[in-house]
Amino acid sequence: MGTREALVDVATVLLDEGGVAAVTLREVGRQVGVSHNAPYKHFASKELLLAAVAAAELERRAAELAAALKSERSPEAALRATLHGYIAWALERPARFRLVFGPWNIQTDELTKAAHAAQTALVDLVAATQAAGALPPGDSVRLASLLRATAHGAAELAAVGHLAKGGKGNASPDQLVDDLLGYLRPGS
Amino acid sequence: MGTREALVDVATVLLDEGGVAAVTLREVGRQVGVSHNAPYKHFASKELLLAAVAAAELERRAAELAAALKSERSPEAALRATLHGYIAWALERPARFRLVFGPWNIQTDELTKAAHAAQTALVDLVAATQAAGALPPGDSVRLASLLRATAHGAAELAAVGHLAKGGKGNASPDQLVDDLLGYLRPGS
DNA sequence: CGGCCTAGGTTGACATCGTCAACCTAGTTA
DNA sequence: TAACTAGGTTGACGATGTCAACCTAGGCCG
Repeated sequence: MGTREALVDVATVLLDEGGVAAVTLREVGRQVGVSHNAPYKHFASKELLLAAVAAAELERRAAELAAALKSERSPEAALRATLHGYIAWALERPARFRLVFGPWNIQTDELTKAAHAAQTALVDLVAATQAAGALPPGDSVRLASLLRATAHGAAELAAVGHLAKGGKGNASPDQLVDDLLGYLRPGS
Repeated sequence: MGTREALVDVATVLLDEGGVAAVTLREVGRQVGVSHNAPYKHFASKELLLAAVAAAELERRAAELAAALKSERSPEAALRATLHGYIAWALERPARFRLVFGPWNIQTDELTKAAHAAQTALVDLVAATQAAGALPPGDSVRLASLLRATAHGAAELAAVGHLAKGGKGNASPDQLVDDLLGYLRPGS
């Protein structure tokens, strides 16, 4: 239970509560029970602390995803669950979601590696679904990018409230993803 | 040429240069040639200044969009151009894009009105494209949301660099949108 | 064993930032 | 003419990120 992990944990809680602006090095130190400036013994800057928070979140998500995949029957169901999980993540932890896809001035190995792993896992899932005939043939990477882009955009627009609300045109991000999967199913 | 407009303009430039963090009320005042605190005579808080910047950007985009629509031949071409324009905006002015879709704690009429107008314009365009037979029938609002979500997500992932890079799987956000339009065209 | 290095922590200081309060001034309005 | 207001100024305050200097316990090497 090192101080470093405690700092990351406290920073994550503060992030959830008040967004990136609420994460202050001094408050993090205070809640961990050390002086202001103690965080500098573990992170050279605030941005690096935030990068550690983002990396931890990505690793957590990758673990959840791997666990979910094991309990799914068909590749198609697994793909759908993955995309829905992505959206649920964005809506339940918007601050973390925003942080992960925020504007990074730095480049930590942890972050790029975690992002690449997530991408690869999704591509494999798409390829399996294609093989099962539930998605059109073609470049799996490109198709995976399309699915991810839609899930990402739907989640973010929903989180900001820019998605059509009320009335019969009501569209939840989950529905949009399902619509897309429906359009993509060969032989509509 | 009121001071208020000058403040918004300077804030926009600073935003482009260094992101939201670079927009400081004092620096804005400095560059306009007034004291720190002069901005408070026009905006009650930094967030309201940023909201004005976002609203101005949305109005500018709406005007461009309206102009582009007039010069397009088919609804389908206009729709494609609109989506590509959306992506180009996100890639050329990422800070403004991020600001507009950022986490707002306030609610200005300007912002919600501008956002609603953009949504309506896109829905009309989608309906026209459906009537022309280049998109499947069904709820236009929902289909418009799907297209917008994909464009939004593709743009943001590309801006952050999370889109598959290099190799044959290379997918630009424009290509992803075109892929989607292709999948959606009835009678593939 | 004694000296040294280092990881991790502390206190203090500094510039900058958002914001509040008090004051001032030119122009408009009653 | 007197009062009011819009817009501007200076000065202050607390919070924050960051730098510098100092301290200290534990491990390592001579």
